[in-house]
Amino acid sequence: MNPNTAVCLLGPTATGKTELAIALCERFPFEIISVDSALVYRGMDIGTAKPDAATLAHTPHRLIDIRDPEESYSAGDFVRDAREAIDEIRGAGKIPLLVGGTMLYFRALTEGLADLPAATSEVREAIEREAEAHGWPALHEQLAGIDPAAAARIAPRDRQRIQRALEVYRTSGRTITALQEETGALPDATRFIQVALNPADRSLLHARIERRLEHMLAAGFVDEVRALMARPNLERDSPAMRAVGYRQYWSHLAGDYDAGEAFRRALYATRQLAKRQVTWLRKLDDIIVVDPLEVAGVDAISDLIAKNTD
RNA sequence: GGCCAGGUAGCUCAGUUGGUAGAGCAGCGGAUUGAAAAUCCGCGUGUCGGUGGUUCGAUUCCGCCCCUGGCCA
Repeated sequence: MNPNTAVCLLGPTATGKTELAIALCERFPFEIISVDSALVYRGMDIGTAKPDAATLAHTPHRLIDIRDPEESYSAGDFVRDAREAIDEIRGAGKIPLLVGGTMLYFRALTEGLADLPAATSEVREAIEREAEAHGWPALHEQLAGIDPAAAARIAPRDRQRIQRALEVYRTSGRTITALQEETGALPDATRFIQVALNPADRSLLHARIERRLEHMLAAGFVDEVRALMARPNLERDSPAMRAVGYRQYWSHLAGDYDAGEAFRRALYATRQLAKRQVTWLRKLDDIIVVDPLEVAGVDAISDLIAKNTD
């Protein structure tokens, strides 16, 4: 296998990526790097379907449990951490197996990120206060005066992107559009073999998602959320608490609605996440698509990987 | 059995002074450059319970029937 190769296993939530990745590690000299914005958090185990401690001890995963839930983690952090992990794995004579469903992280790694300033909580909070006072469309207008190109491609109610564009301008004095054009995006020299687990039948995936949520609840997910709520510096709108399931059960435990409603909302949020992940997959080129709910089988995937890695 | 209230999208409902109907949620499609499990954008998918009548025209008005809930027997 080419030493510059890295194999990627991508796909929507609840398709069995982790299980398959672990099986592949038995057949190839792989070491897993998690590509997942929620698995980075310690103490968020059940609701993220994180592999258990015994599994992690037997088959190590990079980039799991590397942050406390009070902290934030970003695509930029991921690119830096993943590149470092890739180097280390290669240094040990192994091949990186990138596994996950956070497609922005994956794209940032393979296509590069522009050299933009990182977020700062002070600037974000200042923008947040302005939005509360005047509304996001007003800030969108403000952005139009600073960076018309960015305003044109960002919707007037897309608070996250309006905030980011303004934040980049306020912290660097340059517009996000100019910085993105200027720095371009340097692709990684790695040759990525991409395998997508994408079920042809969405309703089967929905059934799996529901079953998995039931199992999470039986495994004590509500207690896990309760424990997170008890952490003094963790809040309902902390980045980690935006994760699917955590957000809905936090609201339930805070008294917003009953357990049945929390279950339904968590279910809907997970399905919607899976749909967005599929949307990313559909536009990736050079990707081997496998239906994990039909053929799959470790043998079939192994053959595919062997065939494509020379 | 009688009276009352309902029966409209997958769900919860609005509405049509008679011209075949629209919201929220769900679902589906798309966007995606340091919070991405985030944040947005777009799309209505329907024997308007059934049947007969009145009418140029009925989901709407009238009769009968069916179903659901409540009250009275």
